[in-house]
Amino acid sequence: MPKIEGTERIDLYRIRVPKGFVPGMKTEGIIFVDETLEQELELESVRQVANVATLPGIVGKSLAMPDIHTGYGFPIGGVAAFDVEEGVISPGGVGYDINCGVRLLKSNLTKEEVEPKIRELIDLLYAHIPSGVGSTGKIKLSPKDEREVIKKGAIWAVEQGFGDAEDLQRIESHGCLEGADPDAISQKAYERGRAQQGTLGSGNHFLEVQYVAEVYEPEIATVMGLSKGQVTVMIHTGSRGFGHQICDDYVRVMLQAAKKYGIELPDKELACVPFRSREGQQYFSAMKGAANYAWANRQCLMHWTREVFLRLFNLSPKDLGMKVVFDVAHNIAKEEFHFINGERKRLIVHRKGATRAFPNGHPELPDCYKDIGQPVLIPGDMGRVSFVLVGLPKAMEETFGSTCHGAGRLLSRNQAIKQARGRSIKQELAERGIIVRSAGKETLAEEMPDAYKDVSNVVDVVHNAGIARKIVKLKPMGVIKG
DNA sequence: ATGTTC
Repeated sequence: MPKIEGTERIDLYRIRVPKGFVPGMKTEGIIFVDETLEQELELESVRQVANVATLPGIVGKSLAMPDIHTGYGFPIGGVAAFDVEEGVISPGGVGYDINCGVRLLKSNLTKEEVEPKIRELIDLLYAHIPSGVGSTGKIKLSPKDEREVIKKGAIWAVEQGFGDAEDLQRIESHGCLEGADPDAISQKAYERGRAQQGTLGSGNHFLEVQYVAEVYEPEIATVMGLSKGQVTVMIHTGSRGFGHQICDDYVRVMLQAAKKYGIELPDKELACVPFRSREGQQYFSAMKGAANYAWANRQCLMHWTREVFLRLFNLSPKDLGMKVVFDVAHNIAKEEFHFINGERKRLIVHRKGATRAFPNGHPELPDCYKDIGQPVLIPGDMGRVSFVLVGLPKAMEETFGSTCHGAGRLLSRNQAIKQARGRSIKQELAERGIIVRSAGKETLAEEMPDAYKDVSNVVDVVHNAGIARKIVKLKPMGVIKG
């Protein structure tokens, strides 16, 4: 019996949301879940998968990854591709935190070398990485800087002395989407973004010191510079209030414009316009600006992380060996080519809480990863584990080169706060050997491990379904939260 | 996620 009436199990790792689940579906939905994760499916998120299938110009199926949960209009964990000529673009298909994403750094340090200093390290990182709701940083963008960040992304940060040109090779899209238009962004977004470059933010954003706990594919891990016992740093943040404001602005624009273009919406939160329309192109070029802002943000935070490590461990940059493994976007829409029934088509692929997972040989991969495929970075919750995977050819066939992005929430923020009442999450994590420093009082409760699905189950589904392959498992040692 | 309800 399916958990959600009307869905059908296809095999061990996929269920179908058939046409007719909601009226007007142009294609079926596919959700990647095994029977365990199926028990955690929310009816509302399944309905969202179905709603997306009603939108004009959808190509292939409306997809969702095993970390699916209910989002704004589109489900989080959703992937939907639209024809650039006949299809739409939707801010809800990207999410409020445009280019929320993850960067992984490797180091030459071992777990044993870092352990005695972990408390000091976390304190120093906390002191040097601005975090928390509304946090502002050490960077104040001038009007000229703002436009440069929007146009250049991580390249801007490198030009300012944050990190090296070498870092850019190992960032999705090299940390810069071309075609960002500073004039498509509101004054209000500029105001919110001005002082937030180089800040972590709050919610599920974090900076975590980890070690490689398990290596599944030693040869591939070696290409990424990863081996057992080695210390890594994972940075999870996005475009802060800047991207949030851009999403807000364009949801409003598109609600009006959708009527004008005669688009029927089963849910207002699916507000969208034709990709080729004026409003569609404006949103896309503003979204690129926010994506670039986020890549600059992760570049700045990485630079300060390096500085803290260099000072505390008194090493030269060469000896520390803190290099980018990769940096991925989890919330973004991209123009990409995909083969549909043997025909090469230009599509606008929306990934919302989903990660690009291109296989080996893909032309968009940097030379260093051409042979192994794109590294996929999957953060778990604070108390458990995170994973590095690589994309596989099957992802190109089934999911427009995409996979999951994280553990996926089990409890809403309010439910989590309620369940954490009377407990000390900080203490519970300390007992598991994880040092936490947090800016916000309630953030730890909202983000406690129990609030999330087990990321290991999520990753096993995409691994077993053959769209991405597990390479290493990472365990947290210490974390700073917003 | 978010100047955590313009």
